[in-house]
Formats: sequence, C-alpha cells, structure tokens
Amino acid sequence: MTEKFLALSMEKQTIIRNAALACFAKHGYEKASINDIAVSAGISKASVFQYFGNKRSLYQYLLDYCTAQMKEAYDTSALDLNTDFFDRVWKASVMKVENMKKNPHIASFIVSATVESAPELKGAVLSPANTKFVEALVLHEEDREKFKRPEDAKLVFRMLMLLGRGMGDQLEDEADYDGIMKEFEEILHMLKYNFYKEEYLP
Amino acid sequence: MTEKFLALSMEKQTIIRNAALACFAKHGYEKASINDIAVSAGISKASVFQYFGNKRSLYQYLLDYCTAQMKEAYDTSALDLNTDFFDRVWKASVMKVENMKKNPHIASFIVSATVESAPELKGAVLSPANTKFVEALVLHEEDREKFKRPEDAKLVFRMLMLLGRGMGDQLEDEADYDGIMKEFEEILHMLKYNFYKEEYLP
DNA sequence: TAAAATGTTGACCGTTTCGGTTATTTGTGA
DNA sequence: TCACAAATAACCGAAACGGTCAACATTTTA
Repeated sequence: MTEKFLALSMEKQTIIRNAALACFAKHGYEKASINDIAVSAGISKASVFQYFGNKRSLYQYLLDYCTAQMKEAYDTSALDLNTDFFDRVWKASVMKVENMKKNPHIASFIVSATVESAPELKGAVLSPANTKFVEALVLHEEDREKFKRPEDAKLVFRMLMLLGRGMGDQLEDEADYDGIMKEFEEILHMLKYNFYKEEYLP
Repeated sequence: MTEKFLALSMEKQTIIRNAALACFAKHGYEKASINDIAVSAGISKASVFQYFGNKRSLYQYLLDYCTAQMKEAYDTSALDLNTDFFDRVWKASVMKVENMKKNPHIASFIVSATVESAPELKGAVLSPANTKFVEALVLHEEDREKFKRPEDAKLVFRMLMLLGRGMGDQLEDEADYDGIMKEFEEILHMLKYNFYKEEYLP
C-alpha cells in the first residue's frame, strides 16, 4: 500500500513522515487529521491518500518504520559489557541522543502509540526493541565494588534512569542536544569522582 | 458565568473540573471537545453549557482555578531559606507532590496551557505563581562551602532539576507517590553523604 | 514535439462531530 | 399535588472528518 510513497525522494519522505509522526504523537490517532498532516508537510490531503491509501495504513507504516529504526539504532551496535558502569551509561546515552537527533519525533510517537486505544488499531503493534538496550545498563557485581558504599550503586542507577527521563524531556523542548549532553557528561564525571573509591579514579 | 457550577457539591465540581483539566491537557483547547468532557465527567453535554455558558468560559475558569490553586499550594507556606540545601529541595519537592496528589491534572494542564496558541484564547493568561518557589531553591554561598568540591554544587543543583522532571513524569504515569518520594528522599541522603565534607554530616 | 503515462491537487461526497440551543423529562421541597 | 429548578435528549447550522475523482501539471516515451 506504500509503494507510491517509497518511490518519492528521501527528502520528501522524511518531511511527510516527520509531519505525520509529530501530528499523531501530539494528538493521538483519532484526533490527528490527515489534513493537518498534509498542511504541515506542505502537500495536499489527496496526496496523502495517494501515498498511503487510508489513515490506518499510514499509521501502520509509521509503526513499522519506528520499529525498524529502533532496531537499527540500538540492536546492531553492541554495547561492550566489560567497560566501567558510568562509561556504559554514557555510551548508551550518546546512542540514544544521536538517534533523537536524526529522528526527533520517533520518541514521542512511540510513547503515544503505546497508550493508543483507538478500536480501529486493534492488532497494530509496535514491537519493542529496547530490551537489549536496557539490559546492557544493568548493574553488575564488579560495578558495585567500585563504590565507596557499594549499597549506593543501585540507587545511583535508579537516579540515572530518572535523570535520563528528565533529560529526554528537555531535549524535546529545546533541541540543544550538545549543550545537554555536555552537561550530562560532567554530571557523570562528578558522580564517579564523589562515589567511587579513590583507587578506581583515573 | 460560573455561578451555576459553583452551586454544585464540591465532589461534583471536582469530578467535572478534573475531567475538563485532563481533556484540555491531553488534546489542547481546539481538539478537546465538550462532549468528551461531559462523557468523562458522567454528565450530559447540555449541563456543561448550563454550568459554564461556553467553551471559552470553561477554559478561562480552569486557568483561574489553577492560578489560585498554585498560589495556595506554594505561596502561603514559606520555605525557610536558612535550612540546608538538600533539606530545602526535599521540602519543596514534598510540597509539589502533595499538590499533585490533591490535583493530579493541574500540572499537565498548565504545561499545555503555556504552549496554547488558539486564536480564540488571546488574552487568556495564566499568572505564574512559581517564582517564589524556585527562588527558595537557588544555591547560596553557604551551601557551596559544605561540598567537598564546592564547584560541584552548581552541577548537583542542575542535576536535581533534571531529576525533578524525570520524577514528575513518573508520577503522572504510575501514581505511586509515596514510593517515588521515598526513593527520592534516599537519593538526597545519599548525595548529601557522598558530596558533603564530613564535618557537615550529621 | 506530440502523445501517453504519471504525479499532484482542488473540488466534492456522505457522514460525523463540533459548539451551542431548546423543549421535555426528572427530581425535590412545600 | 403542584410549582419550580435541575438535568438532559433531541435538535440546529456549520464545520471538519476520511475518502474519492476528475482535471490539471509534469515527466517519459516514441
């Protein structure tokens, strides 16, 4: 159903896809209108139907696209599980942000898709490719030993998860990726310095 | 225009108000429909117009209500500026969460209202009562001196701001207020222990 | 360069939903 | 039982919805 769309130039595909992702993410499936998407993408409403057939197919295409995009972004590049905990967190964060830079609307679209409940969308699923990603961040015994108080390790991990959410919000609002990431890198260094035993500091 | 509404029982007022706040927050002014709100509140659409006259008046009432609610929640209870930094952060967070407990939809409504751009709403303003609140959290010189590395203080402050955002998200998703707050209290204690000079620890 | 094929869209369709009104029903206190 | 107010079902014209199609550009082909 999407052959017509896939024949378009990549630039045009990106513009239309981003418009659709943003619109569905903001308004949800039912309240997002094809007209809004078309205007936002700078094309006519009829073209959207030309490319995707109907609303439902457009939405399904976006789900599939996001699934594939997430796989490509996270699954292939293996996180080395043998590095330092803070380094792992840093590496994973960079990956996440690089992905957000390339495709700024995917994150909020996925969030909105997971809470979507329109009856028309029964059977339309978003396969979660994130598990591997989080697994790599999990705390290992050798991580804990580096902490002055090993019992702090778990809570630091939880704190970094919450911090990640806060950063994600900030990134969606003001898109100053590099500024935020620089700040985050400083935070990780600071935490390492204050929480690790001296022998584990460089 | 809202006399009819204010004559209702407090319980019914709360139900209707929460339905409206949630609906406007989720969909924005234009895409939120009176019918949705009425169904969600368990009353008829005609009643909503009976109580508020029209859509615009309902929205204005919610803005005014939120402004008053924020004032009551933050402005009256003075944060003591002479306590420890982490204690100040903790106290402010408790206030914020208590307010979210009582009125879970205010936060997201205010966020959505600040980015609202419907032409019909020109002149409808939300007076920000948060300034005092943030002032109390600002870092003072005597806070910095307690840190092993005083230069860390500023970054810890920034980190706590981001952490607060992440926590806010979590609170809106799963409403396990006490669990999250207990975790946050532990985080603050842990940070204090690891960042403060020994002489400032209890 | 003329014709054929393709890409794009303005105008339109029937239907639904919108904000808002009105006439009727329902509940209540005297 | 009756008067009165609260609540709503039914309704209104207008707008927006998803979707279609014929007409207009643009490109490809002969």
